[in-house]
Amino acid sequence: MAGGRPREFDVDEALDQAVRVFWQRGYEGAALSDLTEAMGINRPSLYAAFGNKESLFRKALDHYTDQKAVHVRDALDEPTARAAAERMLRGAVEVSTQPGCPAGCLSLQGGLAMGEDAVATRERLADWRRSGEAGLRDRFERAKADGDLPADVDAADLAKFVVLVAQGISVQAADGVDRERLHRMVDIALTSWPA
Amino acid sequence: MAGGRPREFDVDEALDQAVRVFWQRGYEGAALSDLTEAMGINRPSLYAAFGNKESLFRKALDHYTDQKAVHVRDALDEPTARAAAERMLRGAVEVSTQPGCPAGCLSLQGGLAMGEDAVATRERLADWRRSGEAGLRDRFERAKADGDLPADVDAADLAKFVVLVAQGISVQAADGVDRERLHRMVDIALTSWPA
DNA sequence: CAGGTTGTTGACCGTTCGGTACAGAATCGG
DNA sequence: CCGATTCTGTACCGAACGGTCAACAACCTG
Repeated sequence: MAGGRPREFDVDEALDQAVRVFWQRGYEGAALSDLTEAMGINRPSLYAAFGNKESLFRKALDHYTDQKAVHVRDALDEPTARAAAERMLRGAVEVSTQPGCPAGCLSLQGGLAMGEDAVATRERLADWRRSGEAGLRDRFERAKADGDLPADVDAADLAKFVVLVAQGISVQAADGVDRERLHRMVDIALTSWPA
Repeated sequence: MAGGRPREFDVDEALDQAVRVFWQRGYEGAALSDLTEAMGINRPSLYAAFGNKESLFRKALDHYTDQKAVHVRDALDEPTARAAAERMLRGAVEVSTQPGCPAGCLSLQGGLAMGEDAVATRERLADWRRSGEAGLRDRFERAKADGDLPADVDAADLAKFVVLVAQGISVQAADGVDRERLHRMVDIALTSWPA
């Protein structure tokens, strides 16, 4: 069938830059001119390849999930519930303080509160945050069945607490706290781990 | 000297509404038309009374500090360090889930990441968050001197951890978690309290 | 090389943004 | 009652926003 002029930019590299801009400026704070400049492409190229701004953010968030927030998935493979929690939290520290990336995590920097026209994006981010918690809760349920966690602990509460701490870490990182101090926060959080 | 036409609106009530709008929409997501509509005044009245948008946000944040975030100050008056921490966290839960107010707290809903032109406001919010931590740290230092806290605990780290949990609570509240569950999060966080 | 297809480019669209100018209305001191 | 002063309402400003049109360039198939 068809040929057509080949794309002059790499979609993944462009998404990398889009992630960076959204990460640093937030969804609403990231202007299209910021995005196109960072991605090194013109506006129509952006729209042809990624749709509109909301759709670009969706793709950037997926990209971020696969590339930066891998600890959210990988933590579930740890042999114990405690190791899973620790990997989750250490991963949050590392991602939130990665050199060359904006401080904090995209899921919070993207935006908690937004204008009326961005409600869908706000809800998408909230869902993203909740999804990490769901995986952890299932993992902790399994740990209870395995006897890895005491039967009287509430897996849902524990998962929520771990995610809550991870989010606190991201906020602190956004406010400029360095890696070592954040790892000490993880130490403190984990001292409450159920025996 | 002077007389002048009297103001037809109450400044504090207008600030109440401004706080609500910024709280729900964030600094950038709150359009001036949203603000004037909620405050029940016209644009020139807003500018005459509060200056520009950034200045209005500053005043709204002060208003919020005095009226909603009182637990941040009051916690320091508690007799023990642990009671201070608990009051801080319980207060965060209450404020973040207050009926009739947006979920979460203004210091995070206001915005973590912003566009280039709002850097000053972003930094102001970050300073606000840090200031609460500073008060708590001083309180914990005093507790160490009093023997209320063990000598080997790091007051700065402990204060940072408490604030970190409070911020996590606000994020969770923004994502729709209810009061009881958040109070259980406080329970978990406090099990790591130094003996 | 011709025709179809797809990407790039630059100029441009309507809308909304934060912020103001100006005229009228309400109060003061004299 | 009068001038000075301050607030209110409408209408408006330039700039920036997200999004698109139309001409051109680069590739495919035949």
